[in-house]
Amino acid sequence: MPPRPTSPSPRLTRDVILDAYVRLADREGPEAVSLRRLGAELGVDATAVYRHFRDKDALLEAVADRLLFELGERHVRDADWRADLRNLALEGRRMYLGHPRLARIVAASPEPLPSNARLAEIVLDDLRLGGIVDADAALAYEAFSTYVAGSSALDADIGADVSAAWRRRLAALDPEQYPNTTAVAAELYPDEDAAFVFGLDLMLDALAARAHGPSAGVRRGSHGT
Amino acid sequence: MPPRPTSPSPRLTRDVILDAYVRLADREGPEAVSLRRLGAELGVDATAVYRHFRDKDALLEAVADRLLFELGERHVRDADWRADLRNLALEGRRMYLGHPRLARIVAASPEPLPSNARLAEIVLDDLRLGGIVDADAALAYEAFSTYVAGSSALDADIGADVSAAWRRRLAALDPEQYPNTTAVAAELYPDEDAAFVFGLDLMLDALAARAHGPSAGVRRGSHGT
DNA sequence: ACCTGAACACCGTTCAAGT
DNA sequence: ACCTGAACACCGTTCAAGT
Repeated sequence: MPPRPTSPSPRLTRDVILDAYVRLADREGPEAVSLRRLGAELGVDATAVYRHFRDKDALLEAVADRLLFELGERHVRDADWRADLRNLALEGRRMYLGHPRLARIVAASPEPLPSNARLAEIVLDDLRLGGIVDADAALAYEAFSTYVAGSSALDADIGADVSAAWRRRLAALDPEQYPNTTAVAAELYPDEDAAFVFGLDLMLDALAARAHGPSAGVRRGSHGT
Repeated sequence: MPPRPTSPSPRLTRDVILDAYVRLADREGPEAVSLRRLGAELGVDATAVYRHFRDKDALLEAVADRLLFELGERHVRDADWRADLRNLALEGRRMYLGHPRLARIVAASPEPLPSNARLAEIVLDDLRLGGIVDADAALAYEAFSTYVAGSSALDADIGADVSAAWRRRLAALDPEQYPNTTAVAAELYPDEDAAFVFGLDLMLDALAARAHGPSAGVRRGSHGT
């Protein structure tokens, strides 16, 4: 008489639910996941999820925390602080392009998600390695993470063909009324990621310049042990 | 016998619908607007709106176009290209903080909204005044507008008290595991707009530096008539 | 020509009932 | 202790019917 039957079907569990969520979002798109479809994917009633998560936001927070955790695990630190931040931003962007709804969830979560704190630690380490003073490092971290999440979440909703349509439309404007737009139109929206990387590099350039910047006492060397 | 009765009640019209949308969003929050509530606000059946807009996205595009138009009307150009871009960004942020859903709509619209093109013209004019070469101006415009819209839309969902909660939580982390986060925590999330402005100034700093930058032929003076 | 209202196919969530 | 299933209060949208 074994105290528990070998394994009474997979048994619903937080991790099983998160697996199903990510699988469903990857397969049918992030907009397609509802609690009813999630239940169907799990072979379970839609409301069974409420036995494991308070509500849908709590579920999405757990999904976000898992994906941010995996992002941190995947990431390999680079000795160069700039390269490290750049890589991290691109990895974060890839995540948010696939799961744009999570940008809101991460930002609006009542408390910082545990894996988000780990990533903050890496970003702040890089910034301080770069010689950014603490008050600036805090602001730079916020600007950096909101740029990655916000712009990637927006870019995720852009259909593949609309960039070309926008470029065509802007090029066709009246050159009298829109001299700059028509002049530059050919260069607009060349590819999804180029503008993101351009903006990212602007931020990193300015941070590097500010590191040994005009104002104040340039704390160099020894930043923690 | 007048050919039309003096005015058969306000008569439903695209502008009347847009007025009601903005009024409702301002009064009860942008999440609260549904077609049913909009119908109630207008004293009309919910589905009457479909006689004037193809679907809800088309309605939201019209709302976004109107708000971007008003933003352009309100804006007074500054001779200093940097100051002009900064003001425009702050005005855009204010708009998106009040209407975060419109960020998606503007970005994902199948064609650029007319008022969005007007703003693009201003931004591109500033960038070229600043001496940014065209290929960079195009990328900078994209990065700039996605930063303003994306980060403001995210910030809009942050409850007033959560910043303090985040700061408290991050300060309370284990200093062994989170040396940088705990060191900087006191400076984090001081106020809603500070980080946005910091990131914005980073971009503008780097653009200014790039204007007469290291690479290539520094086209100076005469940038179009 | 324009608006109504029932209806359809969905949502997230609650709660009594089952086992 | 955990899952079910009916039910509630919503959505956006369609379409025949009204005037």
